[in-house]
Amino acid sequence: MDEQPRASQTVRTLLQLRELILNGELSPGERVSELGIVERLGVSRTPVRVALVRLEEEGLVDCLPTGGFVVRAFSEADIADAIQLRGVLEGMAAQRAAERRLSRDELRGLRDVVGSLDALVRQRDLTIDDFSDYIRLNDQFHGLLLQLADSPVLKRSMERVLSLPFASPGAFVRVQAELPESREILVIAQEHHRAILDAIENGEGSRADHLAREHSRLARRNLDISVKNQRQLDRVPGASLIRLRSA
Amino acid sequence: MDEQPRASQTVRTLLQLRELILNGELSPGERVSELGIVERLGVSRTPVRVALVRLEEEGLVDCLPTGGFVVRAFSEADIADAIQLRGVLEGMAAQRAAERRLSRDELRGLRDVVGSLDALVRQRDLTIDDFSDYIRLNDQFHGLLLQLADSPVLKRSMERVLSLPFASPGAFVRVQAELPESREILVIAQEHHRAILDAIENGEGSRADHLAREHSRLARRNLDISVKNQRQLDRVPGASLIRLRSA
DNA sequence: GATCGGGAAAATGTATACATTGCTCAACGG
DNA sequence: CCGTTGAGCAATGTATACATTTTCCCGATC
Repeated sequence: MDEQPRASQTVRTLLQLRELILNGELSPGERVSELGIVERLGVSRTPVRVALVRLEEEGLVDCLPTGGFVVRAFSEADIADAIQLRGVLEGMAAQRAAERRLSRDELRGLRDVVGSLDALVRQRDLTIDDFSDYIRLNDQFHGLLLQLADSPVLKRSMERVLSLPFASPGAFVRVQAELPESREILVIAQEHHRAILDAIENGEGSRADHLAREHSRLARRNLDISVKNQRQLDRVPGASLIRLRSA
Repeated sequence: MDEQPRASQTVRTLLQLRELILNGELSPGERVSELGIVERLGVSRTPVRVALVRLEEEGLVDCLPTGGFVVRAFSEADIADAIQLRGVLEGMAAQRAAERRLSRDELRGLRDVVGSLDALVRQRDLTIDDFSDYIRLNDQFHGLLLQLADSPVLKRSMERVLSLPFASPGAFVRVQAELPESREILVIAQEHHRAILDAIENGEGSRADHLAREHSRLARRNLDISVKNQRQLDRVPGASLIRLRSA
């Protein structure tokens, strides 16, 4: 990965530790030993401790009552809830954006992204790169939506939900790419994007809200599909943190 | 305040530092010096540092790019957004509770609280103690609602929003108590509580959602009233963190 | 054989010393 | 007189030593 020699030990430790957890090098339920991390990352206990506190607030590790931390495990229900919650928050963002009666100028960014997505989805055969582009543009769409809501409080809350990697808008796109009906799902998702933009342009707050919520149900559907196939589930970011009942 | 000699230094420091900020002994925009806190609380820098990191995640202090922390200030818009966000999250909780088709048994707690609130609101003249009881029962109602939603992810998200003290359900009740129409507002709020319970009992998810959102608008209305009167605003918990444009 | 207890090892909680960075203020030069 | 620069200082970032707690293992006992 890209080194950040300028960054402080604390920041580097946080990033590296987060990656260790997300890449599954630390298993769910496993105690995260401070000394162990110290040896692995070559920093002192102090930055490790700060990073662990931050990761606990993020929800990636849990605080043991006796002291210390363990890597958190997430059930299918947890992921479904996180996706639903993201949908609700994006609904609030879309509704606020719609009710602010934004000017053409303010909406240009969102229109451009929707336009780019249109061009992408219109293609017949989609390559792996196309899906990467889709994920990037999709993330941009959701980011712009949040920005247009103009609410730091909402932004902060959303950022916390998205710190669970499988709750992010693009989390299940790579799974979806493997499905025979993958292009159809993209067409539907893009129709949602267009409709949300239309609702915002016309000041239709409630419609924007409901569309954003419905949009998140696509991710939920992809989750349901993934659960039936471990290989697909492994394509999801942070897959190692997922613990299914059956497993 | 109540001492907790059993708790660790870290926990005590977190609680005490949070109180210092909420009571206004540290002003918004003021830099929180580690050494200063060390002297004030008589602990070493380590627990202070951990407490500051946690308070930063809570949103009560901001991280300076250059290092260190400052007490955060909240605008009227921030508070309004936090109240709206709470309404949206409570809407999701109510909807989930409704769609789970809870048994009579599971709903007993909520019914009891609504019953107690009914008895309280039915009174002619309300004393200060009555308002305290109302706040307690009201908090119970909102807590039970969250519990019935059965979603740890949602619970965590809500807890973070409520860490902004003026976003809590009871934050503006003391303000409202001073208004001539205070009892009428209580009657309306209680009608909301009854209706939310009814919607949950009947599995009407969308109705429960909309009612919970509408319910939070009462807090928003009380905020608008408070903003016009500094003395009333001072009754709100964490009042010292509020910075109005005019001031 | 299982359970309880004790003790050693290892982990975290806490304090503090050291390093480094950013800030203040004064003095100098333009 | 103002701007700039440098040194000193104060604050945070980092490392580590010490204290306390927890855990785990082993042996003794029932």
